[in-house]
Amino acid sequence: MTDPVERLGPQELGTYFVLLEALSLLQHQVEQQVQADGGLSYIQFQLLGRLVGAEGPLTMTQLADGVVYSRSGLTYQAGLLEKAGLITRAPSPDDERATLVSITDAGRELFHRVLPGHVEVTRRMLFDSLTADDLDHLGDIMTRVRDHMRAQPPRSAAPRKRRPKNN
Amino acid sequence: MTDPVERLGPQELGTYFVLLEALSLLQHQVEQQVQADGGLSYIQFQLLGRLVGAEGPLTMTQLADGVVYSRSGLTYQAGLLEKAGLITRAPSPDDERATLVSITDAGRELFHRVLPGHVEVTRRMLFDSLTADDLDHLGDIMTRVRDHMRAQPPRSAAPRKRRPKNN
DNA sequence: CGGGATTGCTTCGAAGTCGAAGCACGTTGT
DNA sequence: ACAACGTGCTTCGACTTCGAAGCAATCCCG
Repeated sequence: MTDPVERLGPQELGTYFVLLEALSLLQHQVEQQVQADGGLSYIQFQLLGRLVGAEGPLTMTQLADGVVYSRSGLTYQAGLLEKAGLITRAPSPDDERATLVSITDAGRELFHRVLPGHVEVTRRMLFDSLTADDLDHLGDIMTRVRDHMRAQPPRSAAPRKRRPKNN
Repeated sequence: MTDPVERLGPQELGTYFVLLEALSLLQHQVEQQVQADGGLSYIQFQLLGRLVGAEGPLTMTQLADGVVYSRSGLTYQAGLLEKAGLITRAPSPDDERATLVSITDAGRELFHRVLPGHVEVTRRMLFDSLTADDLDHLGDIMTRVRDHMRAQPPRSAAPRKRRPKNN
């Protein structure tokens, strides 16, 4: 592809573009599957997965920390999940402000019904074209990238800090 | 208690999750920068970039092919870009159905004003934590993944999906 | 040629998303 | 104890997104 972009970044931009393109395709496929098998958006699936993985109930804030998602959007999605009987919300006994979110049996059941297809799709889409060495390297790379990004303060500093840190 | 997660393999699942998480973070940062520097959504930036890279005008369909995006959404975004004077739309002389989209000088100028910051952000977010070998391997891996996904049968042929609801 | 299927795009309505503002509880300082 | 501020979540309004339906031009095939 003759791209004037190429002048500003050599191999890096190519990698970047193909990375984003691949991600878009993967996300799209995953979204389709999760919707078809469980009537869930991917966000909802992620939220259920997070609750399944957690020991007990989580606050809204803890829930949002795992998914890159706005607070108001989380409220909306939690409302949908609650109405569908997949989670429950109750005020925390320790802190009346906080809302504790718990997964119901139905939610757990649905998650485990959707997961196999999810795994199947990701394997077919992603892992079938990877060798064990690729997988190893990819995991290593992305872990470092993730940590690096998490450490980077955004250009516009955090709109709202969630913990009193030393600053 | 057969755990379907175990069948995929903990390493694969972990890689998958960290991949999605990292790319979510990257996308979020990129979105911020493009918005801050040019008042554009990432979709709009992509569309301009595609038009800049093209030799001449593109049809709406050609434009949509590069970006994973719905047709109606593209119509909407093209409307915004046109109203902002960044592109123009005109019926094709060859095919009266088709709409030819061209980038204006203002659009080209804006794109090139935003691009350096874009490159800078992606470099800082993504490539600073990668070695040359990482970059090489990552590009190779994702190219294969992308091609693999592109080759997969489209979602029109859904083999055996349980229907969540009657539609 | 002519009629139906196909293609390219837009319109429309429902739903999702986000940031800002609002509400309620908690914490701190006096 | 009270006021003032901070924190956790929800509500609100504006905007975006998507699929389905609609419209018009083109293609296909007799």
